[in-house]
Amino acid sequence: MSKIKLGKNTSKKDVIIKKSSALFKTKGFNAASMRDLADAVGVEAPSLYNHIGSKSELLQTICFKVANEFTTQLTETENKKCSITDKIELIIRFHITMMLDEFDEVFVANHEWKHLQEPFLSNFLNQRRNYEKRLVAIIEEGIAKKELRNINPYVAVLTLLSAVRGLEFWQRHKKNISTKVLEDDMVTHLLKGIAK
Amino acid sequence: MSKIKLGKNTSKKDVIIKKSSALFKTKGFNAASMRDLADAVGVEAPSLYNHIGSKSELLQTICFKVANEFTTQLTETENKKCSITDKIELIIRFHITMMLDEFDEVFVANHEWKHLQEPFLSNFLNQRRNYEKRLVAIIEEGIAKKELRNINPYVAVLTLLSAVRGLEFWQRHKKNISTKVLEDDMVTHLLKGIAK
DNA sequence: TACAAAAACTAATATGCGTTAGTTTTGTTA
DNA sequence: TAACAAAACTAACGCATATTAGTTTTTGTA
Repeated sequence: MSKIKLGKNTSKKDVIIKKSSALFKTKGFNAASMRDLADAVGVEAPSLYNHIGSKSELLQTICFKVANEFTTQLTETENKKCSITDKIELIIRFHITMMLDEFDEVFVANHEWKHLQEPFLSNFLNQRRNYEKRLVAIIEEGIAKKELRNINPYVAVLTLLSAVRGLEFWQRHKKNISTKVLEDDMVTHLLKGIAK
Repeated sequence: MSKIKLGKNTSKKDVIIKKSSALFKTKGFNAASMRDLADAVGVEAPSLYNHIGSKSELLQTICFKVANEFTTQLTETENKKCSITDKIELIIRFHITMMLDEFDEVFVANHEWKHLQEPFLSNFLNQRRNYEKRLVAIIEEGIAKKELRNINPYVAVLTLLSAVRGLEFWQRHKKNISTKVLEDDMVTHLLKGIAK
């Protein structure tokens, strides 16, 4: 039997992963049961195991897919020949795009990673730590080149990452403000502040 | 029997709440079992029910204690006679203090509220929405008085709240940077930006 | 149309959960 | 020291969970 289903190049496994992302986001990994997931997919719970190995495996797939996308983009940005300020803007905008386009998956990676089993848990945390270190290096270069204020680079990275992460609360206001305003205002706030 | 135990004005119920905060933070509400909690307290699981009503009640206690503290402080700040910029700085510093002093409780209120049962869930969300609206009002006043840049006030509130919330990741770097540097640099970043 | 693989189904298992019931121990006070 | 209440204990219940085993249905292909 062909692995291509639904005429859309999406296998049933892909559907299960997508549905589980939404479910893990809404109810949390532990509270979301395989029966919930089966209902969402339109199948009995045991049938899921024809396509996936386990519930844990679903979480692993989601978390590492997201982690890899962020890592890949960071490498690209590091290799660009542009100012540090421009690099930071690129990174902020990429985070915003990811939050808006792959919301469920990013949310799960941000909130449910603690339910990963070893060795995946350690792997994931290492990857994230590494990502932050590379961001700190960029900020440090910006300070050295006098492009940026002389503030603690760890604090700056923390502030930047936390701020874009906060977009998970965005859905509430989605209707009133365009993505462009959101992106531009947040970039302005984080680069230039709010005080005149 | 007296309700005052341990010679420190802390009842056994207080101990249970404190331990459950730490446990809910580390393992998540669902993954933390009453048997885990009993172990932490040094007692068998059913004995907990001599002091508390249910597991849900513990989560309610934690979430609303935190929510009330934030609401109280905001009211105080609103009534202060000072510039909008100063008010925002006060709020940022209060959030930072709460994150550092009552980390477990704030973390649980931020992450595990979704496991509250009705009507507590709706109550909690209303209280949080109200808090955000009042922050938006402060930012709007600052823009009207030309104290602040003309950026979307919702975006500004989102950025501010998310940034301070990100302090939950702070523990990792605690040793290297003092609280004072942390507070000052984050206030600077959020008010004046990082770009020179 | 017949075959074979894929994927659905039903039934069942073992485990862990929050919680209750009933009993015993502990500690305070008259 | 007797009495009483608080708080510990053991045992157990009912329920939900992820997952497996075994079987039947569906589906694509020769």
